[in-house]
This record gives sequence, structure tokens and C-alpha cells, in this order.
Amino acid sequence: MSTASSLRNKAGRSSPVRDNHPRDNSGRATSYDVAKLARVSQSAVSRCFKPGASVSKSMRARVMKAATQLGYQPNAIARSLITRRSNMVAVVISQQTNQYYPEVLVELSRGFSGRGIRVLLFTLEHESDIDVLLDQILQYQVDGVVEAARLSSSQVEMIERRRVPFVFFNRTLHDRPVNAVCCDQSEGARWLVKRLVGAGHKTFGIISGPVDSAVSVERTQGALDSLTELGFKNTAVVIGDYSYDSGAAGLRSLEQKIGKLPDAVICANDVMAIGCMDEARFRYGLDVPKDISIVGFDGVGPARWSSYDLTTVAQPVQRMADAAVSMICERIANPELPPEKRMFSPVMVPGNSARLRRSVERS
Amino acid sequence: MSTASSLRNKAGRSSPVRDNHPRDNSGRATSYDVAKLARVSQSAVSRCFKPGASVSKSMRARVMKAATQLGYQPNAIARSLITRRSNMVAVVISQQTNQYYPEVLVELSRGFSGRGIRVLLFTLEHESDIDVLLDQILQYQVDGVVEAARLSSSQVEMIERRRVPFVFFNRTLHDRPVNAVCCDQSEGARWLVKRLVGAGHKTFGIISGPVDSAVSVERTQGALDSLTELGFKNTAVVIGDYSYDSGAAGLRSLEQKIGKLPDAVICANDVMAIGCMDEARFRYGLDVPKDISIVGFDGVGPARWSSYDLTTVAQPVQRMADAAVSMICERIANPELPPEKRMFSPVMVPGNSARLRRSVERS
DNA sequence: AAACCATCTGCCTTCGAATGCAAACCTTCG
DNA sequence: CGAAGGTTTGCATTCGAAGGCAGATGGTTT
Repeated sequence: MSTASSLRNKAGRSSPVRDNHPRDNSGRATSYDVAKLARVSQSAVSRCFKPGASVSKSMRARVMKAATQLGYQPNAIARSLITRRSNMVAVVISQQTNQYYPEVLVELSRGFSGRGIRVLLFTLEHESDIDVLLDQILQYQVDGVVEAARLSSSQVEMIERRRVPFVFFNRTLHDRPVNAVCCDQSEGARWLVKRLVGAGHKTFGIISGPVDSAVSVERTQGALDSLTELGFKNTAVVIGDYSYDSGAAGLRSLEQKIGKLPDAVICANDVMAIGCMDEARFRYGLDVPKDISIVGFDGVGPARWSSYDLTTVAQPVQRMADAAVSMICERIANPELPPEKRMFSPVMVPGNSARLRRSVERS
Repeated sequence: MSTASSLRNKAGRSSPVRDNHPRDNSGRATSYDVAKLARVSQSAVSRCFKPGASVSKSMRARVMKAATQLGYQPNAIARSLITRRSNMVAVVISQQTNQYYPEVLVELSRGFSGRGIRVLLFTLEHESDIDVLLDQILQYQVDGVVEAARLSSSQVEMIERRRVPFVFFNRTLHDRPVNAVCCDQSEGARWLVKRLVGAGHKTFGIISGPVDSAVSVERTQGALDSLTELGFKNTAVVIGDYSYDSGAAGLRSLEQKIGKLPDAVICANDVMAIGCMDEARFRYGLDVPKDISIVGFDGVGPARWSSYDLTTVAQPVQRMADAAVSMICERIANPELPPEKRMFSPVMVPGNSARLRRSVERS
């Protein structure tokens, strides 16, 4: 009797009707249901599902049997409320990022789930949506945020005020200390430019990505800076949108702008470089790389296809994702850790879409 | 005084210390904090954040001011607990799906977020992980599940017992009624085969996907059946893994198996078809489609690139994602809706990687 | 047999927001 | 002025699990 009446104090006081209806049956069972069936207290059930709790063998057996019988699974929502840990991290990713690096998301998800954490996905359509999104992210009480999209300084402040660990992926803020995992785009740009110049190219053209893409700006600016350093000023730049078509269109625009085709085209990503190559071959009837050199950035799958064999600089996406995961997890465990920026070097892929100087001494 | 003491009964009875410390400041504020600052009840705060609730203008103004001041955001976890709606749906997706259709995930996310629902991501590495995963999915109390991965009948039963609406994406179960959004792969296969045969091809080879891929089986079997119907028996089949390399390797295997290269190769996806094309061109020195016809399935971006211009059947991914979203949402609103299967026709893309019969009468 | 310790177990409160109910407050009108 | 009606508001309970505390149980020591 003491056991029975102790099940659910409310059941004791309020009308017994509540106690009768067996939770809609088949609907989800709660720890109280399991407790009742196993004739133990709700706390006992809770403890049985907590690894390392103090529970006798016989009790655990009884509870587990009842739990299986009812198909009981602990309610993570209720648990989150009391433990203040949702075991979810938000990943904010743009259509673009996912299109060109579908593995980013998968790697992040893999890394987090290995640590018992799930990814709550926030996809960005328009950059302006981020404000509403941010509120929502915080409402869901995520334990951390991976931000593969732009964020203003004030928005960062908002997250920081809430003490939610977060990491930028492939972007950063320079005016304040934040966690960030990046790939050194300008290092890649320098490598490309140096080898192109070394091979004797004289006129260059650049097809950038969207102006609001941080990565594109770094790549484009890095290339321009390197060119300037080496004496090539006023290099023509046209703006693309990372798509195949815009790579093709970019080549035509460059021809117009310069008055002829450049010797070498530096594209802010591989897909545009591929579009550019196809345009050079099929529309201009050129041989790549004999007649024109075309290089890209990213190291995506198609860059390795025989038809292209692109000269590019690849990002170590998997290692970057791993880094982001562990940075977040460390900061969930210890919120006091200071911000950290981790910069990875790109991997140079010589390929065969550009004439390069044979070898390059260490800069 | 009545207001003050009514804030949180616990504050009244237990030690006043709890009431004093202002919730760690800067940490997240609760509706009680807002209530206290605005000198109203917690219920009032709750109502101010519920659209359509009965609240006077003056109260709403005061509450909103206090909320802004404290940076209050309602706790979605707590809300979910009481409303029994988490506003999250699980999307189970395999590495593979996301690799070849990154837009599936984005489209699903877009569709759901338009209805105030967020995507909780579950990525599959090994198919066997699904058991553990399923438990976890249910623990998170998601309002629905989109399953872009295989699931056994018993696993389906488990979800159904919990009364969680779910939809299969591009797969289905034939032995029980379930919700599913599919693309008619065999219709696509039939179209391809018919036109290839019509154009006079005599020997065929098939490069299938992984044997455990439902989509691959449908495509491969569909092609085999159509071929048999038209009098071509014992078509050679080799097994690939959907990758570029396996498409290339597949062509070599077919040559070995048949003793010569087939007139036409049907690949279970576009990426293998592309690998196969590159192999035919660069290793065998063939002209595609003059010397050999190569076709694929999917209609992914690269299939449209000038270097390939693949003959393929495309899946209307966006429409399929929309369908999945609305099927889930309808069933969240009304769990009694009977299961439904929605089958989309693929879009035929003639391309230029195969010699096809000019036109085809309606079958 | 008493004293002591370790191990289990149950009681009760807690997390933060939603909501049925009733009390309080306004309007309006007879 | 008071009754009737509608509108605001607060009270108290609820969702489901976690965990501090204390009581119960069992075993060991003196």
C-alpha cells in the first residue's frame, strides 16, 4: 500500500480517475508507469537509466523488465529541463555551404553523436533571417552553436550573454575574441598566384564569389594582394555566385573587361572553375591548360574527375569539423575556457588545369 | 506583497536565499524573473508570449519591456514538456543521400521551418546503427520523423506504437501501409531502356549501386525487366557503390564479364555514369555517345555540365521534399489520417551521352 | 546483542512554461 | 446605484525525470 499510494502524489490527492486511465495505453509510457508496473518508486526507475547510479541487481532487473514491457524510453525533454542540458547543439548552415560541402554537416553530426549530442539544424536562406533564427536557437536551449554563416558582432554578444559556447566555421570576427575554425584562404591564394606567376603567366583574371561571402573575399583579396606584391596591378575581377554557370559567364565577362582572354583565371571556388573550364573548351575551343590556366579553391569531388583534374587548394574539411566539435564539447564541459582560433592550412592540389612552375621553394 | 509572495510558491516556503540571487544574472532569465520585474504573475508573462491570448495592452507593454530588459526568451524545452509538442522532427539521412542530394536536407529544413518546426538531424554511418538511433529519436520526443534510410518492419512498428507520424523518403515498405514519398525509378528505367533499344543498341551492361540500396535495386531491376521484356536476356550486371571511381571500374568489369565493351551502359546513378564516361573517353579513347552510350539516374548538378551532358532521369527532389513536409505536418495536426504513398514521376533528361531513338510514343 | 557502516530505496522538490478555473476588474445599461 | 456581461488577471496544478536527503535494510564487528 505504501508503494501504491506513493506513486505520484497527485494521484493520491486528486480524483482517482487520473490514476485509472493507463496513459492512453500505447502512447508513450512514463517513468511512473514503469514504476507502478515494477512496484518501485519513480526515483528507482530514473536511477536504473542513469549509468553508475546506486541500484541493486534485483531492482534493476525488475525495472528493466517492466520498461521493456511498456516500451519505455526516458523523456529527453523532461530530463533536459531538470539537468539544464539539452544534449543538442545548433548548427547554422547556409544552403551554399551544404551544397558545396555536404560532408561538413555529416562530419559535424558524426562527431557530436559520438559524444551523445544531436544536431539541431538551422538553414539560412537569407542572411537577414539570422536575427529571428538566433532567438529560436536560444529558445531551444542548445548546449552549443556551430555557426557556418555570418554573424554580426552584436549577435555574437547576444549568444555570449547567454553563455552558450559557440564556434565559427570558416569565418571569424577580428574585432573580438571568438572561437573559430578556419582554413587559411590567403595562404592558398598565395600558393596559386606564386606558381602561376612563376610559370610565366602575364595577364590574370579573377572570378570572385558573392560579395557577402567571407571566404570569397579572403580568397579574392589574397590573390589580389599576392599579384600586387609580384608586380601585377589592376587585375580584373568579376563577380560570380559560386555556381557553374557563373563560372562560365565569368570567363566571358573577363574577356570583355580585359579586351582579350587572360592567361590565367583564378576562381573563388572549384565549381566556378569547372564552369570556366567548360566554357574555355566548348565555347572558345581552347585547350586547358595549354591555352589558358584555370584554378579553383575547395578540392570538392568533381575537381578530381578526369575531365577536369583541377589545380586547386583543398580544405581539410574533416579535420576542421573535428576541431569544431571538440572545441564546442570542451567548452560545454568547461565554460571558462578562453576563446581559441584554429587555422588549418589548405592542401595544395597541383592537378592539371594550369601550367605551374615545377617546384616552389618554401616561402 | 501578495504579488511578491505569489511569485513561485517555493520562494515563499523555502529559504529566501533562492529568491535573492537573481538567477546568476546574465544566465538565462525565466518567466518568473520577468514576472517579478514587471510586477505581474508568471501566467501573465506566459500569455504575453502566446499569440491570441487574452492580455491587456498595458500589461503586454510592461511585460515586453521587462522581457527585453532581461533578454528573456521562452524556454522551448519547458514549453514542450507541458504542451507535448517539441516542434522538432527527426530527419534520418545517410551520408550517401546527403552527398548526392544535399538539397534534400535543405529543402526539408526550409519546409519545416516555414511551419515553425526544426530539424533534428540523425546521420547514419552503418545501417546497423539504426536501432540505437531509433531509441534516441523517440527519446527526444520529436513530433515526426522523415526517414531517408532503410528501416525494418519491426522498427516501423516501434515508431507506430509511439504514434509518431513518419514518412519514408525515396523508399517504402510493401508489406504494410506506411507514409512514403517516392520517385518511380522503374518508370525511369523503362524510359531509358526503351529509347536505348529503339536506337539500336544490342549489348547492354548495368552498373548497380550497393546491394543494400533500395533505390539501386529498383533502378537495376527495372532496367533488367524492361530489357527482358524487349528480348534482351542475361544482361551483365556489375556492382558499384555510387562513387565516381566505381563507375570507372564498373566499365572495366563489364568489359571483362562480357568479353567486349557493351553498346550501352546503364548506371544506377549519375556520378557512376560520369565516372564511366570519363573511363570510356580517357582510358578507352572512345567517343561518347558515338562509340558507346552511357546513361544514369538522379539529375544531379554535374550531369548538366557541358563535359558530360548526361542522358538521365531526374528526381523532382524539391517537390518530393515538399510532399514529405506536408505529409508529416498534416499528420501532426491530425494523427488519424491514414497512411499515404506519393509517387512522383522522374523527369526525363535526354542529354547527349547516349544515342536515343528520336521520339517515343506513350507506352 | 548492540553498535556501526554500507548499500538501497523512497519521499519530495525541482526545472520553466501552459492553462482551467475562479476571482477581480471594467463597462454598460436599466 | 446596482446588476449583468465581458475582459483581465492570478492561483494552482501539470508535464516527466533527476537528485538531495533520510529512512530502511542487511551485514560486519566488538
